[in-house]
Amino acid sequence: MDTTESLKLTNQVCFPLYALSKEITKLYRPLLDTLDMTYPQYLVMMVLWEKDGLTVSEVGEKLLLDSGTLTPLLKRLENKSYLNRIRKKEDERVVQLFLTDGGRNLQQKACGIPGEMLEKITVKHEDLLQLKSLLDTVLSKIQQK
Amino acid sequence: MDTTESLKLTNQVCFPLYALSKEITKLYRPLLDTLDMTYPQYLVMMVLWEKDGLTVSEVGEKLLLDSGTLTPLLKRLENKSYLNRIRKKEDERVVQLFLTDGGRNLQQKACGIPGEMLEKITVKHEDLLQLKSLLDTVLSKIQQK
DNA sequence: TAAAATTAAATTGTGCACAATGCTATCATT
DNA sequence: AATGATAGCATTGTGCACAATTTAATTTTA
Repeated sequence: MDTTESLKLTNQVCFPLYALSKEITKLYRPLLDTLDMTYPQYLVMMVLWEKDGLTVSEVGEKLLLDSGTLTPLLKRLENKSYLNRIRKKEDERVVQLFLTDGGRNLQQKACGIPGEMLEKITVKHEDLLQLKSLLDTVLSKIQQK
Repeated sequence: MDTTESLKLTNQVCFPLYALSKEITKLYRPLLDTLDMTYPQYLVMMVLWEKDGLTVSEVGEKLLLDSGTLTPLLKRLENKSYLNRIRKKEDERVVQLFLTDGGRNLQQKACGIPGEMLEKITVKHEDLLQLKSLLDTVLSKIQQK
């Protein structure tokens, strides 16, 4: 491919990645609106539903987000009374995140969302699995640097 | 998959999509810094390198971005003297985008970027092609709604 | 143990991203 | 030609995303 061709939008791998990521987030929006959450907030809640009491940096490692993004986002989740931010007694630098009852109850309301998303994305299940597999592969390649 | 399982981060297709999109943008950053551009700005320039004189809405259709995003972004590109925003004589509602000489010259400086990105993403070429193909498929499925 | 280095969050500043709204210019209808 | 509808872009407000810096707590080292 010559250099002019290589700069054409249709030849980019990264553009459909960027575009699809945004479009998927838009598909989530109406579903998450009913829970008064954004997609990044939903990701944080998923992490905490799986393991409560994680620290800010532990959540950041899982979601690849730093404190500059997480601190204000977590404060918004705290304002909605979905979680509490509590400094560790043993190490006052560390902030732990604990779900409230409301935050835990939200999991029941959210459990239909993955299924609803699958209905919206009318793509063959095997294609989705393959897509996930490829995304995970590339992501791990990039991470290991 | 039960409903608890379905809410686990590792079972999501959309999370690696979201995460990889961000990580790829981070890989672009040092390359684009040398051209004083962000990734979304680079996308706009790619579109204009391919066809100069497009309108704001035409660029928005190609990149799936609306005027709320594009207007300030285009003003920043104009401030860098990479393009000019000129209202059409025949229809004053329409703003056309014309590359400056500096904006056009940038294409030469940018032509190495796709290759450099491929070096950074050490993934088999066939996997990248398959990834692009799947992303395009899902994107078009979502678009047609 | 005092000083230096490190660590965890928070803060600051810039730039998307997008829903909702506003503002003109143009077009359609009468 | 006046009225209403539509189209194209700009503006406003909220929420990420992240680099760079700051602050405070802890650990390491001299």
